[in-house]
Amino acid sequence: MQNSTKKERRPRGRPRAFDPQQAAERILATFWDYGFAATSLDQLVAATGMNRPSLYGAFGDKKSMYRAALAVFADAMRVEVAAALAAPTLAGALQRFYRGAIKLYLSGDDGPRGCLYVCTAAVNAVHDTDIRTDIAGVLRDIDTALAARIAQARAAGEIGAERDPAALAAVAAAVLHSLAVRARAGYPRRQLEALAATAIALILG
Amino acid sequence: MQNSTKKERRPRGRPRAFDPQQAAERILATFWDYGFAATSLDQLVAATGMNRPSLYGAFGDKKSMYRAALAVFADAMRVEVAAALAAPTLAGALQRFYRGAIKLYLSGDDGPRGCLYVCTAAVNAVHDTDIRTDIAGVLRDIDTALAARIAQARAAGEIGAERDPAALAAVAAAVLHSLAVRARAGYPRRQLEALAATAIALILG
DNA sequence: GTATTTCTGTACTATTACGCACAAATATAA
DNA sequence: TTATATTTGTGCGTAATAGTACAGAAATAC
Repeated sequence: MQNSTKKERRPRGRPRAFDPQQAAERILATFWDYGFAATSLDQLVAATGMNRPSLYGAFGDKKSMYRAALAVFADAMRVEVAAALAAPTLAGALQRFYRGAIKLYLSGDDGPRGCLYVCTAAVNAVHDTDIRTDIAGVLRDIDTALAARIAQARAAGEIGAERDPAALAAVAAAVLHSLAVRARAGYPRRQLEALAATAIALILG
Repeated sequence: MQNSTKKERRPRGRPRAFDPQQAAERILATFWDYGFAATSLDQLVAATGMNRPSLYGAFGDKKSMYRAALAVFADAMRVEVAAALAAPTLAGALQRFYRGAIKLYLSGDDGPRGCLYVCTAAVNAVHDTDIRTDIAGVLRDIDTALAARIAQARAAGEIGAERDPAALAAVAAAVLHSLAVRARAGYPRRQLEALAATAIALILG
């Protein structure tokens, strides 16, 4: 496990002229807007300011670059989701959860981008097993995190003991997926917020 | 308005050697699997059995072919949705609605394909205004159809008078969107059916 | 100071993609 | 039978794309 924060001895050759993490974020931003197939390496070169051999040396081929972008997105999302769901009440947790999602999905210089997984990676899921597995993994993580939070709320008496946390979590995640699609389709923020509010009300019962 | 069922006088030149409707369906099948950018014209040529100039003559450029596929998909979906929602009770209507969707989303020779709009067209929504509008139109149609059916159920006393049909419809559609994404991500049928059942229970209250 | 290692940057190659030109083919109209 | 209109099918042409070769640059190791 390499620790990038700890100061390491410099390796032997010429030092890199780019920050790998920042480069990955630029790559993410480009793929997020255009998707895998419609993003050219020239675009990635322009976005990162790197040259092609450096890109290939750092990330491998185009598909590896895409999966690196998926990983960056997923990591950031997991952190945000965990933070949101840590709110004391289930209502507050879901509010923060959806509020953060809507903010993320509406962001983008060229228009709302939705979710990298739902709105762009899904295209490749039919013929690319790796990416399909990546997507399924993230979806399951969200389902699981929500189910755990809802189970916690049920134990705390916030919702009825007869409610099924996993089932409610699937609906909560479904609304998240829909927010991603709707944001990218151009739905106004107000309608996204209304959908989130309805979902919260239904889940709380 | 041209009626393709009514027998028309043949036009003047050499007759077409292909059935435009069938060609559009083949094009749809290809785009559905691979998405817009990753589908090449050679693939469309192979899928339709047509040659390139005939394709261009019939449908225009690649983007027009894609939008034709979107239209075919949307028309078929509207018909199915209307039929499903025509069921006498709201519970039965939603059951048929989701059952049909799951069947559609799990279909595909190379694996489950989800929804053409949600899982493939969404990629292009950021930089292509036409496609973004196409998507938004279909999403709104679904929202509207569901809202009308739920309002009808409310008038019939199937759900409480205090429930908001438009809000419930948005959640019902959200679950549809999620079914599309999850199907394409490889979720098993049983989990899709469970999600649908949970959604129906929540909507009926 | 010299050798070694790694990255940079230019240029290139081989492939693929979209869209179209052009002539042959097949129908109707006169 | 001749003229006209439309489609078919082969084959291009230009452009873009993914990935790499190679020489020069910049660091450490000895």
